[in-house]
Amino acid sequence: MAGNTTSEGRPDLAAMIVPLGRALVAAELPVLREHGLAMWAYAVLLGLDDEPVRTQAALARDIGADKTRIIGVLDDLAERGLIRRQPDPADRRARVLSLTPAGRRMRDAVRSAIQQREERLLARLPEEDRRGFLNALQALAALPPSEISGD
Amino acid sequence: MAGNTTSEGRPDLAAMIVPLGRALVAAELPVLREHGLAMWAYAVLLGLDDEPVRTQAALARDIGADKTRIIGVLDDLAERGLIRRQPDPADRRARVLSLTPAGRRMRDAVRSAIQQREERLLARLPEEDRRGFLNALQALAALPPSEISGD
DNA sequence: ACCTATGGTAGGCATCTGCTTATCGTAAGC
DNA sequence: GCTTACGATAAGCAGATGCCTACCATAGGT
Repeated sequence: MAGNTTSEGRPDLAAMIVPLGRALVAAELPVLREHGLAMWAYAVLLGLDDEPVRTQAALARDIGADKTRIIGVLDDLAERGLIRRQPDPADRRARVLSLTPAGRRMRDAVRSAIQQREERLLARLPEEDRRGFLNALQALAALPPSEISGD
Repeated sequence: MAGNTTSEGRPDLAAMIVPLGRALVAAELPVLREHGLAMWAYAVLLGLDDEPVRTQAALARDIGADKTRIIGVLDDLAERGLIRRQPDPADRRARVLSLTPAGRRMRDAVRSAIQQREERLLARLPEEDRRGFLNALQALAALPPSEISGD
């Protein structure tokens, strides 16, 4: 790359990451459809990952969803027996969310199918890059969005 | 029940990358707004990066846009004197696209403002991770989407 | 010359997304 | 007890997006 007047010869992070994300999502969709899950439903299963309890608003915040929009998703998952939504005895406004055993199985099945595909992709990378990539990704993903946007 | 049937204890790539991308885009928006650019307009400026000529359909493919949807964006950019859209003497159907000097300046200004923010983020990473991250990212971003999705 | 493919453009549709408003029951502070 | 805040829910709006159809001018192969 020759004519780069800017600091380094790399494109914007977002310009690389967003299309990558799009492609990864596209790769997941067939897997999700096979299991009859929509993307947001899968995000919910991941968001409830083994952790004991929650409240719907907190779940929504965690997975970056709108609290009014996941209601239908939760309804569907509950109907299908993948999650439990029990009233919280301590706060009768709230519904405690948890995965059922079936939900856990579903999550594991889908996740391992997805990660299997991803491994094929990561296998293209040299060992050190792959390592740094995953480390950095986990570090950045752990940051609250505000730290990334409005530092 | 084995909690993690898969190799490592990492979340899905997409589950980390997509939110990261969202946050990075959110970080870019204020910068873009300051310069009066919409996201797709910026994508076009980046897509024309110094390269001499093109055709609108190819541009659209390159930046992952719909060819019928960038027309308005191109109209706008041309009106503002940021890009040139000349008929190709060799193929009178096509319009050769290029950045004007003003377009180049705009692109550079926005890009450096954006990358400056990104540097602050990358500074949080240990040197080796940062390196591997950027290497891997560039390698993956260079792959055609089909190689990522339907390996 | 003819047929087929491609580039640019317009128009439209179905969907998703972020956001807002309103309602209701309940918690918690005063 | 009253007021304010919060959780769950319903309903809806405005904008963006992917995708499709149609149309015309032109290229390119035969």
